[in-house]
This record gives sequence, C-alpha cells and structure tokens, in this order.
Amino acid sequence: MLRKVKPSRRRSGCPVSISLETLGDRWSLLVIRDLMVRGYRTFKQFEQSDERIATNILADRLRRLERNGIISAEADPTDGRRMNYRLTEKGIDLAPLLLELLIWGARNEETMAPGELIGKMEQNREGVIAEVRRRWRERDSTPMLPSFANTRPARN
Amino acid sequence: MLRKVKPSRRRSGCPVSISLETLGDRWSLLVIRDLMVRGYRTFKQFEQSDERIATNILADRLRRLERNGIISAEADPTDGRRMNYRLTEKGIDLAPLLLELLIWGARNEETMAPGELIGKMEQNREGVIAEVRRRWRERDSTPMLPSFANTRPARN
DNA sequence: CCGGATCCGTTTCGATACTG
DNA sequence: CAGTATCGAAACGGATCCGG
Repeated sequence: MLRKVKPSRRRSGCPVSISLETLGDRWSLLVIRDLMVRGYRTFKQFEQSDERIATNILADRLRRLERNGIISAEADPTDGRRMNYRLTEKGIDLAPLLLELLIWGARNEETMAPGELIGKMEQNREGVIAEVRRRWRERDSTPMLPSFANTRPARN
Repeated sequence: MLRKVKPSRRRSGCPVSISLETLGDRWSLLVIRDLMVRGYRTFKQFEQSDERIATNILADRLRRLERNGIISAEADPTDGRRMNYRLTEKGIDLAPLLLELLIWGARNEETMAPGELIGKMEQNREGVIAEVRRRWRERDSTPMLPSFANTRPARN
C-alpha cells in the first residue's frame, strides 16, 4: 500500500506560481490597506479598524509582514512606547494589486462602496499609484482621500 | 464587566473596504489562476496542480467560488461524469488583480519565476488582459502561454 | 476512473482576559 | 498602549470510501 503519489513532476518550471504565504489570509491585505490608503500607523489604529481583528492575530500578522519585508516597525520618536509601522518599498509595490482589488470589489460585490470614487480611480490607475508613491516617499501620512479616513491621520 | 466594545462607530461609510471573504484564503486565488492562466477546467486538474490541494478543500473552494458567482460548473458534454468549471464575467474581472499579483511576486519574491516573461506582461498589461478576455469569450482553453502549462490543455 | 464525501488527528484562528 | 496567554472553535489535510 501507500504508493508514492508520484513525487516527480513537481517543480515543473511553471512560471505562474503565486506567492500567497504572506498575503493569502483574511487579514494581511486589510492591514496593508489601512497603511496605504487610510494612513494608519499604530497597533491601536489597526485594531480599531472596521473589521475588528483580534489582537493576537494582529500581532502575528504584523510580525509576519515584517519578517517578509513588507512593512517595517520603528519606535515613535515622540513616544517611545508607541510603535510606528510603515510600508517598505516591497510593500508599496502592492499598491497596484490593492487598487485592482478595490476596483473589483466595487464592481462586483454589492456590499462595497457606491463606486463613484473607485470609478475615478479606475480611470486613472497610473495617477493613483504615483500619488501613493509620492506620499510614502515624503512620509505624508494623510489618507489618500478625505473620505478614506475614519479617524484623524495621527498628526502626533 | 464585559463592556460593550462600543458597537457604534461601525459602518462609518469608509469606501475602501475590500472583500476578502471569498479570496482571502490560500487556495481560492490559486484555483482562479489555474483556470485563467493554465487553462485547467476539471477537478482532477486542480487537484494535481503544483500546490497539492486536498480534495475536500478543493471541493469546498469550488463550491464557495460558485456560490459567489466567480465560477460556474457544468457537466462536460462529451463525458457526463466530468465537470467543467469556467470563470464567470465576475471571475474574468479578476484578471487585472491576478496579473498584478504575478508581477509583484516576480519582482519581490525570489522564490518566483525568472520574471522575463512577467516583465513583458508588465509592459503590456492592457494587452494581456484583453487577451484573457478574448480567449474566454471564444472558449479558447489553451493556456495563456505555452510555458504556463504543465499538463496538456485537456484536449479530451 | 472521476468528482467528490466522510472520518479524524493536527494546525490555525479568534474572543477574551491578562500583563509590562 | 502594545502586545501575550489561554482555550474552545473552526479550518486544514491526509486517507479512505463511494456513487455513477
């Protein structure tokens, strides 16, 4: 019994494997969205985001995202006990992916936003991405659009 | 004790919620990739894909994706016992998302493909997406590129 | 054979309480 | 505030079984 389930024919050089170890769960992309689009930076902000992630899961995801080089963590200069999380370059590179996810959701899931806003972003993908990059480069932590925020942008 | 965890301030009209009920797991997007890019159509093909999903999980994901209107299932006309799964319009709309995921992985994850191929796709996002749509419209089930396939495209 | 369903041990998740 | 600890619930996944 117990035949060897053909261990060959793996690694068959198919170049479309996609890496979902880090992103293939319910929470990681939400944290990234909060960082990228809402301007969130701290544990508390993520925790109080709409979807109510549990604290242990949040801690785990933050660690995982950091291990994977998608975010970085540094102590707040003005308040040592507070951590500030930021997207790395690799994390910022997720902007196109996130934008497409937003567009898809707005188009196909009726639980989503009205879509007028998204429609405009869809017309101007390049511009939106460029704006995300510009803001991160200048450490501009205001949310991408006023209505994107549901807390103030942590101006100290 | 047991304070009410402030049930207000939900539904705060933040238009950037993203829907990961269906896609936020390790397998759903892989199945969609197999459909979209590899030309897979049957349970067996998905099962034998590189990542080795368990049959019960695969059955569950196929059902979920169908419930969510992302794929459809119909009996094969030439072989009644075989099911053919296809992307719906909603599923095809995931092409841009999937493309961005591929590009991101190729760029940032060293476990990924050489990337030359992906680089070309990156130069021509619109073209790639249009090609995906064309093929699905014409029920052309050959994989997007020869090297994308690791089994033959199920010609019977 | 094909597309699953069922069983069952293991892993992960997630709500809550707790801590430095 | 920023996380740990705990523990029950859910999901996973390997193996096997089954109807057509």
